[in-house]
Amino acid sequence: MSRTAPTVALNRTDKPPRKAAQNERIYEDMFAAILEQRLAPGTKLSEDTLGEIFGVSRTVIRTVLQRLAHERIVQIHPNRGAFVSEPTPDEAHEVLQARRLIEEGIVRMAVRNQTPTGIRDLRRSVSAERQSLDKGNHEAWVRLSGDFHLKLAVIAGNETLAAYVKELVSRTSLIIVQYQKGNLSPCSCAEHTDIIEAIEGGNEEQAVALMQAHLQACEDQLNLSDTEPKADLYSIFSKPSVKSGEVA
Amino acid sequence: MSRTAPTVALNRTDKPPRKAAQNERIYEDMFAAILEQRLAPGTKLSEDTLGEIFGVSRTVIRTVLQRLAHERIVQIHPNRGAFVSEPTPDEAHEVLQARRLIEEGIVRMAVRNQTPTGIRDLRRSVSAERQSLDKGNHEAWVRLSGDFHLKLAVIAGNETLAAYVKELVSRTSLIIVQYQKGNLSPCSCAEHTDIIEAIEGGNEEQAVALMQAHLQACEDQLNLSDTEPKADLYSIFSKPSVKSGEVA
DNA sequence: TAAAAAATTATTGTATACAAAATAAATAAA
DNA sequence: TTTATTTATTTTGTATACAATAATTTTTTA
Repeated sequence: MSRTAPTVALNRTDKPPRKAAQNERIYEDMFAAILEQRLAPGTKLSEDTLGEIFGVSRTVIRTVLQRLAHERIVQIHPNRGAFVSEPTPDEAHEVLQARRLIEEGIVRMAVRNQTPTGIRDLRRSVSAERQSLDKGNHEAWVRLSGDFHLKLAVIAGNETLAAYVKELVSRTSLIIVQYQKGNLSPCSCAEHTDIIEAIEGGNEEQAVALMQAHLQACEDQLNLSDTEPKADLYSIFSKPSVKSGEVA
Repeated sequence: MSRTAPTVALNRTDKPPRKAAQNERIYEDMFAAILEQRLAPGTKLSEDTLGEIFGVSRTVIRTVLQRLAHERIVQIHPNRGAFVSEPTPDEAHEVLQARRLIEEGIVRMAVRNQTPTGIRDLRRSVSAERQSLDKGNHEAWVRLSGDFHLKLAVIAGNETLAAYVKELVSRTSLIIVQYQKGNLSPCSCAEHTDIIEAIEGGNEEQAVALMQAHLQACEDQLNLSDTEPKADLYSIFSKPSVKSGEVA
């Protein structure tokens, strides 16, 4: 029963909450656990196990898993179970392409829609980002790095697009885990700062160009050419039946 | 029990299916029922009732409703139930704005990615659209009109963006139901045809301009200025407590 | 020993039962 | 008659039980 159990502590608050928004809390916890890489891509997410961990029945776990699946962070294989998504190289390219398109629009809208409060919030986000990088807190950095893009989307003032950006940023985190070349990418704080300044200065075209370059740099840092190491090992030793066809 | 029951026939096929992908079928049926306006915005979607109609338990209905809610076609109010979405004017503007942004990108990608088969498929879609319009089959026309944009997104070759377009097209249908000024909008078949020809001719900028104009025209045909008639009636007669605060 | 088949175990899919919340109805007070 | 309050009913939220499917182990056979 505890074979597929992630040994990581998932639930931050163990106090029995007054019923309401229970699944929301569990969703947040699992979302964070995946994005902060405490749950690696490919990990099986057993309903029973998660139910025990969070002290609820499978019913509510199921709801959360379905939500995460719709956001593409989790992949559900019928009759097989839910797994943390393992994005393919194609998917990775798609996500970054979608981000270049949508975030170009976000930047343009942010230039028109900006407020001093919003800009201050962005700067605070970047400084938190730099701090976590200095401390070597990789997990926090990944999260905060995404926060910048989320905040920008909020400033732009279109909730629908902001929701898409949230999804795409999450998926990007998973992609980076799987495909980043070097150990740690050269800090993108400077790029974020440059974007803020272009926006603040009302220089729309420059802000757009900077964002495009930033996202392109992000994709260029990935190693999307060859397949993942696991399958490689098998093909290297020329074993006939590769068993890792779970998440195609 | 049958008070909130939609009297419309929702299930096309009553034969007991061999278990698999049962919720998928129910999802498709409900999706179509909403988009073809057999289920009007604001309609309560009772779990018990739907369960009886489709011959399944609330469990599977719940799954479907949650999926539709994630796609913003249905709105779930905690402890109150699920309702067909009634998009606000703000939301309507957001959706059309998002479409202008995303479908501009779609058009550009479609120009680069086009194939003769794809173009033929598009033309077939438009001709089906025109036929249903000639026949006065409004429901079919709404659906086919959206199909054009969906097919274009598929040609563009980015599944993530295609999924977003699908969502936005669905929401647009709901918006049109609520806010379209005249009874029937001037046929957009011509505009669709023009877009196809610009794409086929490789004229990217023109194709983009046509798409932008098309979507702007769609928004311009809406009456987003004043609130919906229901609330107006109450305010006209200056009754104090308006009870229609369901879907804010 | 190795491969195939059968039986066992575990896990997901679905239905049902019960608890909590919200709505509707009925009664009481102004 | 209208408004408040209480009671009853309906409906959603959650847990649990059972069925169906997939994974694992054991047994059989070559």
